[in-house]
Amino acid sequence: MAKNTEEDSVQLSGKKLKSYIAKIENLEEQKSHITADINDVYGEVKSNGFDAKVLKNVIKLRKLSKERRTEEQELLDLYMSAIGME
Amino acid sequence: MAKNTEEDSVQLSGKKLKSYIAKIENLEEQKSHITADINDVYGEVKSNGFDAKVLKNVIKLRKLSKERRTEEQELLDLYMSAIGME
Amino acid sequence: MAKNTEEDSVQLSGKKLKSYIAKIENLEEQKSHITADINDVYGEVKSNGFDAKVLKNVIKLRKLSKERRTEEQELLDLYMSAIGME
Amino acid sequence: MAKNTEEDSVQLSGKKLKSYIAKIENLEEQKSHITADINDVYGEVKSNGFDAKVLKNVIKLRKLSKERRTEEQELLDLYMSAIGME
DNA sequence: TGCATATTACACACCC
DNA sequence: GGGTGTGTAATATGCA
Repeated sequence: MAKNTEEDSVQLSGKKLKSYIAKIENLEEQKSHITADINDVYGEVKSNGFDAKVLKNVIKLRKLSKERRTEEQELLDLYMSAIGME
Repeated sequence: MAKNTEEDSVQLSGKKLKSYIAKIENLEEQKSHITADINDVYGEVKSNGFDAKVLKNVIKLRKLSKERRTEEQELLDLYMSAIGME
Repeated sequence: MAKNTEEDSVQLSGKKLKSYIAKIENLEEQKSHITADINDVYGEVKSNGFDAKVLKNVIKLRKLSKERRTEEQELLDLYMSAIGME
Repeated sequence: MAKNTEEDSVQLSGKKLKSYIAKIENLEEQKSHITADINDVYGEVKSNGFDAKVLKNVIKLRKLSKERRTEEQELLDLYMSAIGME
């Protein structure tokens, strides 16, 4: 019967969506906790007399360096491939 | 000797900083993984024919509702406390 | 008279805002033209048989290299500063 | 001689590519300057007590209106053309 | 049309 | 507490 099929489909979609929402909200909560943990560490840094802002910049630059290196390698690979040396 | 003391202090600071950097970079890596997981779920959402953008908005609104409810609860607590019913 | 003062103030604000809007819209138009010019060049690149994507990457890499040149120095400075050796 | 022709071709390509790179990098620098100018204006807006975010929205809406009007005009032209009144 | 990227907007945190 | 700057999320654009 068409009606039932349709209802089933709607219910199925609803279940799936609820499942996705649960998954995502769970992951986002974990993410929030980690963010809080990071802030805790920075708090510790400060209370031990270090400059948290400077440390933040150090970490940022280290990250940039890592990313740059990866990116440059990828770009190089791309060139090689582009000129037929893959 | 002042020189040694100073050097020791610098070395100690260096060790502590390295430890902080390691902790924070570790946490940030975990955070990145979770972000990637969230994106994976949204990818799954899309490939199952749902509109990821809409779902994102649903989750955003649910979050706002929760925050709103928390605020209202806090306000209530404040009133309770103000009239000596805490 | 208070009324006049208020009206003058509103009018003045209106004039200023219109002036800001004109400035910004003018600048954004210039920006759009430049973006279009860039796209034109890439079009020319393509129609001359070159791979625009690769060229884009070359330019990106050149930019990265420039940015990266100062980066390691900054990182070093930050480390020095972070351990009190600035 | 084939060899020379090939070398000439490579050199020519190199020259062309360098020229493209110079053009594009020049244009992108101009673009950056304009972006900076726009930000400067928004800074001025703020320091004169206006709400930059609101102004940004105003400009966005004006842009949308213009686009909408352009679309309507194009649609009109299309109709005119369709009924032989171009 | 779906994906990758570039730009833009927003929100949070820090400083004054 | 308000303004600024930074980091992240959303959006728009361009390409395969």
